[in-house]
Amino acid sequence: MRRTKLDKIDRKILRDLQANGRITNVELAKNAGISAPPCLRRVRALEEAGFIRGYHADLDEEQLGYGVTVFAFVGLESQAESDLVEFEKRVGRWPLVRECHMLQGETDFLLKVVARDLDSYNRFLTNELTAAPNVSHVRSAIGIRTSKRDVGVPIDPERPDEDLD
Amino acid sequence: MRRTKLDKIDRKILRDLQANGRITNVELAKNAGISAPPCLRRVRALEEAGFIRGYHADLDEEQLGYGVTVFAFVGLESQAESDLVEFEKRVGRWPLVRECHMLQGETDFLLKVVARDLDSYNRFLTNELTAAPNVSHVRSAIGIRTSKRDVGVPIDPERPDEDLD
DNA sequence: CTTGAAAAATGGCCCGA
DNA sequence: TCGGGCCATTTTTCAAG
Repeated sequence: MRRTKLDKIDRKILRDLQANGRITNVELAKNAGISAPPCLRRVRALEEAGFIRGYHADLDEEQLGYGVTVFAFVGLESQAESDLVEFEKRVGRWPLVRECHMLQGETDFLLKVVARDLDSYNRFLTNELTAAPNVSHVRSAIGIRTSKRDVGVPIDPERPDEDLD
Repeated sequence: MRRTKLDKIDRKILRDLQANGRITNVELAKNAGISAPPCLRRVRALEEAGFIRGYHADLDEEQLGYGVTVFAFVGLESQAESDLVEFEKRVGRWPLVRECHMLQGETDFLLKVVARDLDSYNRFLTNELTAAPNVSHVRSAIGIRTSKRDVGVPIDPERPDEDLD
């Protein structure tokens, strides 16, 4: 947990790696204006410090047969912390659920679910999600299309910490 | 756009690249049980065919100063296709909005928004989102914590196309 | 930062089902 | 003919000076 402040070069590195996770270190270094070895050291340090959680190929769900994305809002009967964790553990074992966010307010969780088609989703919904212990109600919002799919956070290497909006 | 069916090796490659976007080609090849050159050819073909959209570093929003994730449900006044596209274009210009999904039903869009803090989000909400043309109403669901953050889709190299759900 | 050795990426070519 | 393996060259990685 090194909380050293990021400088402009670090932010450029992070931005480039976020935009292209397979960029070579030499190209990364060139863009950052330094030579390769110190650039690699910075990347390792950023990984070590937890700024970089990992690297992933971004796959086309549709082409892989997952034509349906559904956002499921789940309310629980009991919101005791142990029950919340219990539910989160169960969610972790469902491959179709890709993300699980706990929310403020009435609905407790937002799940992002992928499925091959609506039938497949409905089977998951009735057999797994609704059937799970402590689940009170589920509202499903079916995704029609996705127009923006940016990963992570906006990074402007030139603007350290102030924010316009 | 060759829609050749993926074989077991292709699925293994996709799974590995999704789990570790910076795996070396030789390691990828070893895992897939083939030698490096044909493995690289397969990767290039998968990229070319659109199965792989890209590669991205997965950054820690919190450590980068974006402590707040909000899901904003946006309803529009007019849902004429040209107005939907208009809104999507506007959304594309807001760096804080990372994802934009069009939904079935009453609320038209789900936006995933990151912000430095709630004040920052509220400024975005009032000055940008609510102020945008054609926006009828916005409901904000504040994220408390994220327990699952898997990327993409589940891939089981052994199981081609049937699905248990 | 620079150097240099080890590893990886990648194009060419041949081979077998 | 379509992939896969082997080989050689180039490029990158990464430890040491």
